[in-house]
Amino acid sequence: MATWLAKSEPEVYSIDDLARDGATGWEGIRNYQARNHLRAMKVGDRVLFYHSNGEPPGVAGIAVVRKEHFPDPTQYDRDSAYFDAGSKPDDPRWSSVELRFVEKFAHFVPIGVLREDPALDGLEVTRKGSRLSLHPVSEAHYNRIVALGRDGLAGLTGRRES
DNA sequence: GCCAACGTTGGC
DNA sequence: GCCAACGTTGGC
Repeated sequence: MATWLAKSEPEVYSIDDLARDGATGWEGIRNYQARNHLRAMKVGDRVLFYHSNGEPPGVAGIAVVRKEHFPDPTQYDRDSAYFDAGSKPDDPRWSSVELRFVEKFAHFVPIGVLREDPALDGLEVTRKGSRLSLHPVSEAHYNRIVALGRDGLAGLTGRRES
């Protein structure tokens, strides 16, 4: 099982929206590197749900892959912001997956914590200039972030409650 | 709103 | 294939 991090602007689609809907088609990926990651996602893979452009940005919860990649319908929809006139129906350029809600963290994990935690060195989302909206996360990093989300900083050894 | 970083486009 | 211009992302 692989683990991933997916960004979403909470103003557009938040963890609360996913909790309400139960599951959703993950549409609108328009970056080849992110698309390639998306096509590698397997049923059962866990996904850290990251709020970008939030106040503050950070990891809000967990989703799971329910359905592997299929053509993103919005690429053929002229009324969609994601419409792509260059994508042919017999050779779809963009893909989507279906994600199911798993949990919303008791403790939102803000980007400042992701940056400062030595256990999370090398995490893609905190790399300067990182814009990739979907990328793999190591199992160790995933487990660490889930622990932070469930227990908060107080639950970790070597840290004082603040 | 600013701006750094990055991806894409298109002229050559 | 190079690279400047442009558009977008996303933290601050």
